[in-house]
Amino acid sequence: MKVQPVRPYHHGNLKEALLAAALKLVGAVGPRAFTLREVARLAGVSHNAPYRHFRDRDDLLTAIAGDGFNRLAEAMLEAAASASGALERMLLGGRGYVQFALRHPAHFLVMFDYCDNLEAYPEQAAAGRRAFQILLDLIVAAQEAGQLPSVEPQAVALTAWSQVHGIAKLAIGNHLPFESETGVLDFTDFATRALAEGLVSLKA
Amino acid sequence: MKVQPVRPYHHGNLKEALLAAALKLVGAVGPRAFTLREVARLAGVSHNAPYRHFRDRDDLLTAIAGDGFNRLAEAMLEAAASASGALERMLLGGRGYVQFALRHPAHFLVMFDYCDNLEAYPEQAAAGRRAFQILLDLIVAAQEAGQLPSVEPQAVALTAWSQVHGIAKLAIGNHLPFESETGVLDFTDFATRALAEGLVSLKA
DNA sequence: AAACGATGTTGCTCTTGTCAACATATTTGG
DNA sequence: CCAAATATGTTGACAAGAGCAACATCGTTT
Repeated sequence: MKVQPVRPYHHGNLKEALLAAALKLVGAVGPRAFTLREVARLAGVSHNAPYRHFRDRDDLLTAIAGDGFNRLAEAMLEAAASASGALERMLLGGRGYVQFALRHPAHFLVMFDYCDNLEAYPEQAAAGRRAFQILLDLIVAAQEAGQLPSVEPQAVALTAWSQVHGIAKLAIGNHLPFESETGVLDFTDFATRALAEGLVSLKA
Repeated sequence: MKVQPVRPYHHGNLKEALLAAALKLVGAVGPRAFTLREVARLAGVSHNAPYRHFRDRDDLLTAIAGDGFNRLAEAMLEAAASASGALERMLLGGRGYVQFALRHPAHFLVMFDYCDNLEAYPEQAAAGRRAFQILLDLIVAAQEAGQLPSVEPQAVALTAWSQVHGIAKLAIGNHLPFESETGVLDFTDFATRALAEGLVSLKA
């Protein structure tokens, strides 16, 4: 009977382990200091093992981005679920967007700033579109409930997205004068409500 | 009489030459591929010459950011100047913000995404605040003209900034479905007008 | 069981950021 | 007006990372 080898030659499911290590690393040191070799170190494998699972550095970063879009979609759905009115649900969806960025800033940076050529990765790009689709659905629901004017939902969604995305980016970059997460989220409520008001007024 | 040395030992005004080369490089290949050594190459000096003028890579990037904030401020002022009404001027200022980002995307990225510790550089941080101040002034003017409600101008300015910043970032990242600069700017008009309407409605 | 492909490893090469030591020009003080 | 101090560039080194190539080991398929 062979004693358990301290470390088997084959890891078993290195890909997932690498992804987990990469998430941890990006969360800890940010996308700037992110290093393929450090990921390998964290996963306890040689510096070249990751290349069997990811073409290159960008490939791994893109995988992180895809994971981030899925989590973002979840966060928005969860946030929206806690309201009853269609308009309130949409506003809370935006709030969830910002909250996700605040709680996973490094992840958010990878998704939008440190991952070129997202279009070249169909699966991850689709994850991004799914997240946007959630916002779009919330808006269409609010329109059907008569709480938002029925102008092109696409334009409305892009406007709302721009608003919360701007808040998220500026907040992460420490450009907003709010100390706490609550401060930023309260501001998000103010901004999104103002925008929603304005969209309603456009109809009139 | 000495023949002109092909290249004098001392460059003359290397600092500005380095900055110009860095701007060109960032504009050409983006902040990702930006390299101190390549900047030195472009300026025709050795790979260590830049260290006499910039402490390190971040120092040079921060200088680019500071330059960018000054140009952004100019662009906003210029854009706003072409309107008469106070509210129109504010809207055009936002339009100028987006237009600047569209025309100098790499610059914009450095300013907001590739330059950590901006607070550690007083001069550049001040340039950033000056650019924000322009927006704030435009808003206060619109408030004094009775075209915007007199709620805290700071909150209004942050809301407007978030809106145009979000549009700029998403547009640069190719996340918006507009082909031309004009398309994005028309959308900017739509979004900022909607937001302004909403802010007016808040008063009522 | 033997061949094969998948998965890891070791060992390179090239590039970059940054430090240290040295060289040259410019300015300044005696 | 010249020597010393200072500013500005240069060469050479080192460590770290990305990615390639050659080799090793494991599981799978004939």
